[in-house]
Amino acid sequence: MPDQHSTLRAQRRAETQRAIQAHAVRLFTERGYDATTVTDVAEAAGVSPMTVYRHFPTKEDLVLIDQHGQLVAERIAATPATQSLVRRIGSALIDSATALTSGRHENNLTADGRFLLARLRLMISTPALRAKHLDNHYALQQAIVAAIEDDATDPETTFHAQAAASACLAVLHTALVRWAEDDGRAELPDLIAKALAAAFGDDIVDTRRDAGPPQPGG
Amino acid sequence: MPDQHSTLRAQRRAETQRAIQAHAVRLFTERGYDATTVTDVAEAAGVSPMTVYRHFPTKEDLVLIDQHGQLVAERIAATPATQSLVRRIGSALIDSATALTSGRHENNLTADGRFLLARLRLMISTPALRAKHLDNHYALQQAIVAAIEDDATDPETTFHAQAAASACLAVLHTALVRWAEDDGRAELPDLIAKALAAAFGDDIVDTRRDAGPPQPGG
DNA sequence: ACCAAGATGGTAGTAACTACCAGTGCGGTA
DNA sequence: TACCGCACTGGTAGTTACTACCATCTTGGT
Repeated sequence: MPDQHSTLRAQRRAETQRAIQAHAVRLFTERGYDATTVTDVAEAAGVSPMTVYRHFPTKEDLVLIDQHGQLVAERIAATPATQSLVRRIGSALIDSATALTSGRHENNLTADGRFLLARLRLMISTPALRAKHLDNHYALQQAIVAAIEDDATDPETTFHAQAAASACLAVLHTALVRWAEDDGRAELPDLIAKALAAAFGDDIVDTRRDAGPPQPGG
Repeated sequence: MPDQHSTLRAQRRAETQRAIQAHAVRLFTERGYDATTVTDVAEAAGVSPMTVYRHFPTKEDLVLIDQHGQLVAERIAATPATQSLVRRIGSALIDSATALTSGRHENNLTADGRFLLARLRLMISTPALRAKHLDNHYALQQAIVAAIEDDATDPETTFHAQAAASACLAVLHTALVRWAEDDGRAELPDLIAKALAAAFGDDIVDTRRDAGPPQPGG
């Protein structure tokens, strides 16, 4: 059990991991992703290349790894099943984005927010990162579908959930790109809501968090 | 101009390219993608590894390269601008799928159809291929947005188009996965239509090709 | 004090990919 | 018909991401 066995070990490990990723994102931003080798990152972080690979299986993971993904799936299961699929998923995405970008003062992002923005810019501009990031969204889609079904596994129902989840996550990606292009000045939840409305219709996104009439996709 | 300069040269080039891809897909299916090296593909096709890289920049392109993508974007511009975005894109996708899978007898796919199915299975099951395939969809999304705008470049309009296009292509991907899981027995256009209906509502897809009332996403 | 286990580092190897240069056959031209 | 340009192909050497396999050291519990 590497989870709880020792706090000191876990702390050290988490710290080196954080340091490696921070140096990696910094170097990738400064010199470019392809122009920076894993050895460069290792030297900057003061560890051996081996250690980098222990913490991050691939070079892409140096940018992509975070914990935000699984939070969304958990949030889905908590939404009322009376609403339509896109409404449930959409509101979960907006809530997650709200939690993620909270704690900002006026136009200034937090340190976490700036780090997220830097990673996002890399993900969008670097083909290899963009591809694997989209694939991560695909994995998240599977988790969302699993969270929705929970028990019943009718193939038709699964297909509906797949379609709704994939569409919602694609819309989320569009909003993330827009947010990054805007240098994080706009409110991410608002962008997601606007993108959802653009794709599914203005009536799909609720400004207040009370259940509205479910329409499509249910 | 390597396009029209010589028919014999172009024919030879196209033939070797086709042969390399055919051997690649066969070997990848038989032995697995990761277990097959580019050198293996080159030997099977009777050419040098260098030639393989000349025709296909990356190993992934051995599976991913085709010409279907750009056809969709062209089809979009031909749709009436009076309809909603998702309806325009959706019908273009369905039409493209119809053209792509036409010419089948009962339950038997054509040779092209079987080849497409084999490639699709690889794209779905192999992480590296899946990632780059999704990134290709992202590139196609940009082309679709460009085809929709055509002249006016209002940022807000672009954002709407991005959201709608990304959602539609994600739904398309879901339908393609389903089609591959079904071994190509189902009708691909029908699956796309069903997936679109699941995501955007039953009223978004027209069974007949006459303009209906535009609702969301316009 | 001692042992189990986790974290780190080193070495060697594979495979994708990239210049750089050389040979060969097709295509138009004198 | 002879000739030159050019596209296509092949070879060599090198870089880099990534993977075993093994040795070392530190940490946590007995």
